[in-house]
Amino acid sequence: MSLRHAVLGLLSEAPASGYDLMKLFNATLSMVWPATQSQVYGELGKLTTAGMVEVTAHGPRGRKEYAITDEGLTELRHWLTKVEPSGPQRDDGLLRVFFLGIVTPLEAQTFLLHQAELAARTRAMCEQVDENAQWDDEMISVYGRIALEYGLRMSAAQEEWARWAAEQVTTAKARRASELAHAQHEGPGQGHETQGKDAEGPQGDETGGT
Amino acid sequence: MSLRHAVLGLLSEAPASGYDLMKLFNATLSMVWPATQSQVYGELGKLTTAGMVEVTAHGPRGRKEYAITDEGLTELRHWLTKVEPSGPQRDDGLLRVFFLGIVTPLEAQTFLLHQAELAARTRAMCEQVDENAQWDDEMISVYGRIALEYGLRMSAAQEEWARWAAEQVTTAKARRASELAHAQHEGPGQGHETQGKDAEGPQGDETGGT
DNA sequence: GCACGCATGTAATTGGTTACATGATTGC
DNA sequence: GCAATCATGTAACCAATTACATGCGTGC
Repeated sequence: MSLRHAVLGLLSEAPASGYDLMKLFNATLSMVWPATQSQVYGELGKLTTAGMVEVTAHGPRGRKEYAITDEGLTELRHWLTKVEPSGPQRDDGLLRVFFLGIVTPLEAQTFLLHQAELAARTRAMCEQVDENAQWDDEMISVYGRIALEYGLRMSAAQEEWARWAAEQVTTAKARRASELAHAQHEGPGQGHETQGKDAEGPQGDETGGT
Repeated sequence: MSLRHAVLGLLSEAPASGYDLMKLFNATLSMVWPATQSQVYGELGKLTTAGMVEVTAHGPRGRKEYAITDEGLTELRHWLTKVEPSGPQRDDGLLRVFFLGIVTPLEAQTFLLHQAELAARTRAMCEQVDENAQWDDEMISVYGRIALEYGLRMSAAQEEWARWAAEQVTTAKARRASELAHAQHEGPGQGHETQGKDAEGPQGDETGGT
């Protein structure tokens, strides 16, 4: 239930309307906790009912400015210090890695190098934000800087990993090729290997269907 | 829609029942793409309707063994090579970092060091798996090894980051303390600082939009 | 007066979690 | 006979996404 806490967190810095919050989500939290407009408005309603935020001003065009209440601040502090973070899960890039065995080594490599490229781009983006931001001494920016550093380090590690992984595939491919050449001394069959699953033996029949 | 592909991926290695798949999800994909029993059975139904898997055997206790079809394999390959991975998002640990300004520096540090501890535990787990596994030369294990290495590197980087971050808070705290001491020469007002929002003024009300 | 940005909301659908319900087989 | 494990499914709920609907205010 962290959308709630993201909203409370943003409101803890300054009062804002739903519209403002959407801009903040897109500007600062899009990589960490994306949210849609309908979610934000919905959550503001629920938070108001729960007494964790309240409308503090009405502006033009029906604008409602929300501010966090003491109750909301208590809840936010509780979440920050007492509730165990669950950590990231569901990485559909990594999920693909598990199944790369069913495409050709070349395709697998292409995939991994593409992942490296994406990570590099993310890193570049983080670096640019880092340079453009003015990191003053204020406490508020310390944590922004720390969060950015996370992105920086993770994307760097990801890129390195992906390049390393692509190389692993090369060496594995080479090893298999040499084994194949060696096997051909005994029984040279059809020379070229087609694409397809390379892990054949264990499970009997395959793509044949019924 | 990656649950679908996780199921197809597992079935591409060997036919399995829903029950088997659940064990596989818990054993090998729990960190990457967790799934619940109801999800798995539901997805098997949808995949059957879509013609991507089929029931190939009936066992005791109503057991149904599913196998991937050519259509399913095509879909899996397409997803692996043609569909852009979206990468990880929604890290509720990192989300907390953005709002650490509202708790005391000490609490923030405690949080960060705890994160380091969690990452260290994850890394230890990965290392143990690495040792216990027998990494033979087969292609099939190359990708398992690569995925594990990802976990290894990411948790290591995460731990380092968290320790670094905790230190950043120390230095920021020290700087603020010295500034406070300096300020007291001119105007020693209310001496004790309560916990609470320390970032008050800087941004007026408007944070520029896109 | 018209386009653009501000501003709020609802409805429909999908994806995911938790809990419940049921029953067959195996091993002791 | 009893417990553990195998095995399948449904129902209710919550979280998130997409699409739709509406209207005011400002500046040109």
